[in-house]
Amino acid sequence: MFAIGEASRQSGIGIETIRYYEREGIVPKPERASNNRRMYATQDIGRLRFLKKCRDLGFPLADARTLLELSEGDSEDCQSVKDLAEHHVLNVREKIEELERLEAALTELTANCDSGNVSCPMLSQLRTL
Amino acid sequence: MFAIGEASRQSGIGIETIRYYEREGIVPKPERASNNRRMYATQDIGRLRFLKKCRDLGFPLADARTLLELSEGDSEDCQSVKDLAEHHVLNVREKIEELERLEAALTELTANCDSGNVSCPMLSQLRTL
DNA sequence: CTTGATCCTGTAGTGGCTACAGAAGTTATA
DNA sequence: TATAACTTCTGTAGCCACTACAGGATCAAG
Repeated sequence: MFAIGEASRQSGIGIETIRYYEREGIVPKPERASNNRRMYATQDIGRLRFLKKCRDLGFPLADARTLLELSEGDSEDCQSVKDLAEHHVLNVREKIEELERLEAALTELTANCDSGNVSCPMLSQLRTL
Repeated sequence: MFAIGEASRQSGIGIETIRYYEREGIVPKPERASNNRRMYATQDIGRLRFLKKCRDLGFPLADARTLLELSEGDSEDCQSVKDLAEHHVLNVREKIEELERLEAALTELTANCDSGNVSCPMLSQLRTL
């Protein structure tokens, strides 16, 4: 059994975040030692590591929670997992596209910006109707 | 002079957001009519439109504020504008790269997911150490 | 016995809005 | 003129997913 600091080190999730996950009911409340300190079993650490990976993959916390539940459920509902992940990947692609549009727009706006300019072309552009 | 609803329509910024910008000191407090309602001059609307464009380009609000100040300053400090924009575009590129890594990882994880699977390969992967 | 690390609870802050509640005023129609 | 519907006002709370305290208790090492 590990204290919260060790659980944090082993999972890569910050101490405050672990307590936050507990408050939010995303992980079950761990046992407490006689001194009231949280004690984490290997399985608890596994859950935290699982959540960490989901978050690193960009899943919203609610999705990470669902995935964890699916992972611990009786039947491995692969279809639900796939649906969740594909929905998420669509979001990711949308964000990529939007950022690429932004990048193009910004590059164009700054193209003619130079320290020698009397008036700034980017500001001019931002001021147009 | 326009009421806040009209200012919102002309700038594309929501009414609540306009009041928020005022609270935060991002735009100056507008005049008030005798009935205490905010009255926006054409110049005020111009500021809101400027901010809207900055936000649409993904600049953080603090940057948008700085750009607005640069735009209203005595000298058009084109170099500062350029620096801000280039720093922002670097951030955008970083985000794009991170999202592309996510996309690749997610695609790989879901590749072998099918409704016919007994155990879900994605969940297995998320459970590994 | 002291020092320093770790842990506890509870609360507040982050960014950038957004959504109320409840009151007051304005405008359009009957 | 009455009334309905719209707009605006202030103030507060919620969103996401943490993160950062404050102020106290406990623990391990020297």
